[in-house]
Amino acid sequence: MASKYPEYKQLNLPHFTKEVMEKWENDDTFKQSISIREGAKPYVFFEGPPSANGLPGIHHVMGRAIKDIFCRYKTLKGYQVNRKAGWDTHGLPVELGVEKELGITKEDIGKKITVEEYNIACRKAVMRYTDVWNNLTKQMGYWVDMSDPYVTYENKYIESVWWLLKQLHNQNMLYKGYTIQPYSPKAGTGLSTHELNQPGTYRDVKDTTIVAQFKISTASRERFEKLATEGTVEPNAFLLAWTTTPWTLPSNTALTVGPKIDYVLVNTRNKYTDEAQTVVMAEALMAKHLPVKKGVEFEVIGKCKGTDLLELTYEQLLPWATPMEDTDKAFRVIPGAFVTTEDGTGIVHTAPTFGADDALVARDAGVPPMLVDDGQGNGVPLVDLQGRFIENVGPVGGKYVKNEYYVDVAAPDKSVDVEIAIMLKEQGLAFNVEKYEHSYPHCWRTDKPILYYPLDSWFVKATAAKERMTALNNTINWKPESTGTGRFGNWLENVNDWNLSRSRFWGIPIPIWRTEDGTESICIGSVEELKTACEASVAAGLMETNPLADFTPTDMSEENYNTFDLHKPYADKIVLVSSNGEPMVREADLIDVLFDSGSMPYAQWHYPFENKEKIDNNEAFPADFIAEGVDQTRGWFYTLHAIGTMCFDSVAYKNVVSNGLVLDKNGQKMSKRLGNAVDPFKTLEKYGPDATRWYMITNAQPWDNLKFDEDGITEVQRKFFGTLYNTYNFFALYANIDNFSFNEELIPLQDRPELDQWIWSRLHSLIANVDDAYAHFEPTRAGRLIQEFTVDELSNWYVRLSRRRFWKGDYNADKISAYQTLYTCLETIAILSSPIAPFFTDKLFGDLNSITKRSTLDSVHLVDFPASDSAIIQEDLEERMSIAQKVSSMVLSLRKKERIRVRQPLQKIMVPILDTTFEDRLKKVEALILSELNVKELEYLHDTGVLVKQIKPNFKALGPRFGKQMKLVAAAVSAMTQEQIAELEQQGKASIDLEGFPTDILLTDVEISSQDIPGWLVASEGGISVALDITISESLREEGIAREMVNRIQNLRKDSGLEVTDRISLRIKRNEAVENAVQNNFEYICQETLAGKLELVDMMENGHAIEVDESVSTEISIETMN
RNA sequence: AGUCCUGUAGCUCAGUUGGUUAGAGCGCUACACUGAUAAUGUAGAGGUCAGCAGUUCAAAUCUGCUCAGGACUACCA
Repeated sequence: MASKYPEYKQLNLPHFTKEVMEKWENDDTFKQSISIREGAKPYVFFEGPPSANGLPGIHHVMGRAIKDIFCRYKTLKGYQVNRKAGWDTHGLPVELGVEKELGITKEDIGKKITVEEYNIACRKAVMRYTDVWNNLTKQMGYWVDMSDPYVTYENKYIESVWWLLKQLHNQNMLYKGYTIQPYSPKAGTGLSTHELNQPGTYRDVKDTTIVAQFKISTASRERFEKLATEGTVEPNAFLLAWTTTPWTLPSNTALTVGPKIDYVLVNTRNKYTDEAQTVVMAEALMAKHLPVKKGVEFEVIGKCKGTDLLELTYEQLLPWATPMEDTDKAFRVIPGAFVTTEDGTGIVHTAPTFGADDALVARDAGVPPMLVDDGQGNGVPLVDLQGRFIENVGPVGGKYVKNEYYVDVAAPDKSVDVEIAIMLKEQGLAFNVEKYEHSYPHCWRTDKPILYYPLDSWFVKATAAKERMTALNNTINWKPESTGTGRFGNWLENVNDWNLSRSRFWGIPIPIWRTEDGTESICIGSVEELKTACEASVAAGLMETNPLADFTPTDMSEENYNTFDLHKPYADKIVLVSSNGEPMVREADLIDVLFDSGSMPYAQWHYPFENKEKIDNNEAFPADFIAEGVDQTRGWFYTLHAIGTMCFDSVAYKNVVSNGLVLDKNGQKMSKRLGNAVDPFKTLEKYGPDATRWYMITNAQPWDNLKFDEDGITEVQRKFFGTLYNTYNFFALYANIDNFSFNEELIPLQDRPELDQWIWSRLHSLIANVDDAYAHFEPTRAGRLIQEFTVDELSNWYVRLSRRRFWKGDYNADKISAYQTLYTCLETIAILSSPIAPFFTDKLFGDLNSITKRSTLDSVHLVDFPASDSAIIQEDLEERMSIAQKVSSMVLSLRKKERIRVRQPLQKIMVPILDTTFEDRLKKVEALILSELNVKELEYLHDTGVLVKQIKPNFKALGPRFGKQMKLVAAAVSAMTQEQIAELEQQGKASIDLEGFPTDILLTDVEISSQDIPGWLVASEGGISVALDITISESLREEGIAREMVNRIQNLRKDSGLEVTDRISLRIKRNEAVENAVQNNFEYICQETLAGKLELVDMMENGHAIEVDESVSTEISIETMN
């Protein structure tokens, strides 16, 4: 006996998954899918490295499904797609995890635990969940090479990163500067955003706030007076600015205004000195500062915009220090977009050394920060790292800026803030002083208020590459486009220099060594270079031994690269020697981990020390495709792009898909805290990866957020996979009976029945559309198209209408055509769907191929993507099948209304024919319609005047022509009589009346459809009408009864457990109602039920009572015949 | 605060270059069908296309504003 297509009792996706997973493992199918394309054009994919110190979530299934889909698709399209896995191993989350685990804080590192021990713990912790991750990768069917991943903490990787940094250094793109960062003077450390976001950091405190008066300088006086159009400026004129941190006033170097904000010049009196003065503030805030209710007297003497105030200069408020550079550019009014009229005066006191915004606007305007010479030529701010004013800053020198910082010594009665307030009041430079409650961040460890303080950092001069980054970005294909042009494009437009420095322990050290005075520095770009530099240092007596003594340059073996460690603390122990013999020590910071991951295109290959050709010859760079969450826009997407642009003058990727978030079914973000996080392993186990992936991909576009609802997976499982599986099972059932194994020649297209030609046509349209969707990175469209085809066209139309062809008759050309057609559809669907649902489709493909051996390859993932043959696509055919579907749907609806079941044959339907094209089309599908509807004949009703027609204006044609008269035209057209419509049809044009003006309209200006056939049961839809003859003659009635009986007999066969092919002997109890029906349809009944013998009997024992309808019932019995 | 995304039926989503009855699936109700049967068909109920204004003969679609949800970035003088 020939082998059979496997048939299944039920659809169990997780079970199939296991089977396929084992097969992949045994055959190493993934490796094959790459090796089979050896020599083919490469398709370059970059894997964004996950951090293995956290557990994967359901959103990782989403992100990785997208990556997997396109890699599999491109493999099917004939490309070789290498996929190297990677791990992101450095960074704050790792360190915080380790700190928590060891029960220590950042301060304890180097004290309670050595840096060395700490880093060993990090190295261990970071790879803790690799097994879990690898398992997820396997369970969800994500194909990526996990055997040789790149790991960012490995020396080779670090060496490549150093090399990249050196390229930037050589281009003068690395510099040391400062940024304003949250800083805790008591802890002596900068605070990360993460630390600032700890609960309890922001607390309400009452601070002394001052609205200070900055006197307009003599030089600007004349210009200022011109703004006072409605009065005279007093001798004392001031700009008002509010501050909650008076201790920063000595560091003021500018005032910032909003260019578009309205300001007023007001004459009033100083509250503390009662002197007459002119002050400037935002008009919107006047009521707040000059409350009329309280009897404050004032007079508005002029109004202006912020732009009018720009470049006015003022006298320094507290002249206790002078900026060491560009003094002449200080104490000016500058513009700032961040200025609002919600608080303060609309004029912002700007101290570039103690405010992040301040530093930015000041830099843009060329205003110097208040940095003074420390005696060695270095600029330092007025406040030191302990939070204390340096000496010689007027009366506040040596004092802490906040009383909270005094620990050993008692705090003075008056804080610096209060002292300054009093001083300003006395000098008539305070407009108002009051206590104000606001929320201010505190150090979560020391409980003391934090300072915003300028801290040294290393920067990449990204601003210098702005133009080039933008230009290159314009060549990248973003999905969705808006992320690229909008979010990413705007980010590039406003790009800031990239702060590389991180004051942590576990990461890649900055490879820069400097002399103490900073006059000489060296950036190390390779281990070899470092080794040579160490040798020089040892020779100069600065180090005793060379820590890289065991390293052999040019030896790329793992052993050689394991003879040292580039991390802290080892890197810090290296002291190099400068050109004049001075020691150079390493800059203390580590680099931003985002630089690690942005370096992966090169570092994953240890470029340029190994695999140089991969990058230089564009074999593995730039990527053709990457995908990651939209949250990586300013993360990985940016760092890849920045490094690619700056080091290689190239894009790092050509196509990028940024996917949205996975939310819970209520649209809430998933979190462990809320307990609404979905366990990916449980989901995959319960529903299988195919249904899970299919659901995620087809439910929403990848870039839209996905509301993850398990019911959706159930639906997909039933709807798509259930239908596909049913269709396969149906095929297998009959193909096994007929031993169909695709041995026959493919029946020529034109010899196949209409229905087969139609589904072939649809299939090839599908191939073209799905190919297009995948090619444009739209997996959602691809999946939906496949699903619609499978469910609506293949299953619910093709198979439904073809059922009889499979079970009736001999193994003839018609039957073979049906098998070939259905087989091809199933096989094609398997291939088209395989990128999204890799397991089930492989099973399906394998089951089909196991009998036919049409493909020599034994996995769907190794074959070629089918080609769409435009010769097979017949639009006219698709059009007429659509007519058949419409007619069928209408007639079924009529039957329903009249309560005539489909099994009751009817005599005829009539369809009005409006044009010959329609008639031709209808004729070709007549047989299909009749059999589907169980009707004997179809009459073509040519226009004889009996039809009632409906006319509708064609707005698209008429609109542009008639414009404003459109409404009139529409009304006139709708009002046309049957005679007028007939005239239009015959003459090709007709005249309508437009408020007395006759106007011609053409046939193309309207849509005419028949609506009614008087005296008949009629349905209309989309311009087609159908009339149904519902008279049931005696013979029709008998036939109907016969059909009902066949149905009952079939049920009985099935209930009795008979095989589809078993022949039976059939007996029916005679009675008046069934006698004629059986006699007159004798052959029919025998054929349908495979009855070799049929008797009408008077008496029956053990018969099964059956009811045909309300009035007809009898008994039947069957037994098997041999 | 800025940038970007989203808002269409109870739920999940379609809706081409603006064109006049806004669609599908699920769910619900009713009826039917039955050798694919944990399937299927037909019908019904269900919409202020988030809101307001504008452009236009015509707006779910284009423009502006507002509201709600989300993401990122920056900050809070």
